[in-house]
Amino acid sequence: MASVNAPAVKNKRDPQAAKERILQAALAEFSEKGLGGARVDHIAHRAGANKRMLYHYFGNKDDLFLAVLEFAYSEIRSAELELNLDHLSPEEGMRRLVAFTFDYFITAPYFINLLNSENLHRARHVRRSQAILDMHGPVIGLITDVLNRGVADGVFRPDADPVQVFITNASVAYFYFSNIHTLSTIIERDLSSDEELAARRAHVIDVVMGYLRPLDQPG
Amino acid sequence: MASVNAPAVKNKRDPQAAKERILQAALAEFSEKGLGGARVDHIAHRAGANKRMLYHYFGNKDDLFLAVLEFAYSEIRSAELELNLDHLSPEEGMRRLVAFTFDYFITAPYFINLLNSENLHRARHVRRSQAILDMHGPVIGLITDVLNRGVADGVFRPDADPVQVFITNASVAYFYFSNIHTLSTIIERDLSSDEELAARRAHVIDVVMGYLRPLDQPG
DNA sequence: GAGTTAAGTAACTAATTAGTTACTTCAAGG
DNA sequence: CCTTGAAGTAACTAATTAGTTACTTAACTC
Repeated sequence: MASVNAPAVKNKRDPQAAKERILQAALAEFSEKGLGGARVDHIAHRAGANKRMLYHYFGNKDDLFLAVLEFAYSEIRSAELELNLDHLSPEEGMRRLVAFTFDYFITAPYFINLLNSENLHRARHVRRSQAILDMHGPVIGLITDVLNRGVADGVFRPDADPVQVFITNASVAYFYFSNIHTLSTIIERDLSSDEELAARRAHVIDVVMGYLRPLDQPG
Repeated sequence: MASVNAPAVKNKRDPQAAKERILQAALAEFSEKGLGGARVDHIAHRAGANKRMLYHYFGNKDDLFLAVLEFAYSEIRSAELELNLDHLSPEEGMRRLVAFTFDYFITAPYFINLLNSENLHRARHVRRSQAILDMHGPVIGLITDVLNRGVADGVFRPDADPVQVFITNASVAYFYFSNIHTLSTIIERDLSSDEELAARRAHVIDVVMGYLRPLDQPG
């Protein structure tokens, strides 16, 4: 019953799987060490693959980093597409979105360090990726819809710019996680504890919802 | 009239100045390339100094990085001390603080990349620096005072945690600048333009002030 | 102004790095 | 069953790296 397309169980070689292992090993290495600190040899070793294969599948270190970035962006994008805020009230939809963003950085902790590395390099990989450029915008579209509905219902202030709200929504969660080590050290509290995470999660929802309250009405 | 303490004008050697030049060169190099990407030789060259001097004054690359971090933290702290929000209304004080934080990242663009590097390394330098630990907290004290006055005056909501407000205040400005390259690329707008900066500056003030409005009163 | 100490230089080293070369092994189609 | 091309290996290379050594030069003190 071995499938025609799928490799037989006893196949010693599985190029697809090898390529995937290299990508995942690169994701881990790049997010732990940054682009500059990552070592090609370590990636190959973590993948249980020969370094030659890495160059065979991905070209060079920079192209591999770009492949990792494309994977990371596509992951968060497909998660966002599952949100489906249309059938919720504007307020419930916005709460859902803010909570999702916060939770996503816990689900995919590699994401922040990859973006930090990419920004250190002035987005030179993202800029040459049509794939990533093509997957932009769906969240902003999502936010625009929710904001418009909220304004129409009179439950959101009318002067909120969707792009600013998008950036602010990302900010309040992203910074907490990206700077969690220096913040924990300086304020002498372990911000990765369950209690602190829950408190921050509640706070970021309060901030966005508090800001969006209409200017001339009680909240 | 040459001073006893200050070096004579014709002094070929000026150790203080050499040390300072190395520190500033290191600041530039570390913030542009990150800790892993920075090159000791480049730092020495940028400082117009011999590499040996760098090791003589600072020990090694990590100690030099820590010295740069201590300098960066002391700079922002002394700028904060000049804020003097006491004589302002709570609302004006908070606006002033949020605007200051936003502007500071423009004044000291190196600060963000240094912190990102330090967080990539899990705050291992900051953690061993008593100097940095000692300079913590003044901002949080500042925020606590302003919040308390605002709650007493009935112009701020009573449930805002000063530490969360501190983190949120940093977040909304920090993330904008730390991710300015990927954000600009993905949303296809140059976020470093004067207009975008002004728009973001106004927005972050709106967010914090909007959030802080009392729950049961118009804003 | 002699002697001591700190400032400064240049050339070196030992380890590490991204990327390559020359080769072997496997699997599948005719 | 054998040929062909892709998958995979190991050892190499040329460049770069943080840190050191052995030395020279300037400045300050007594």
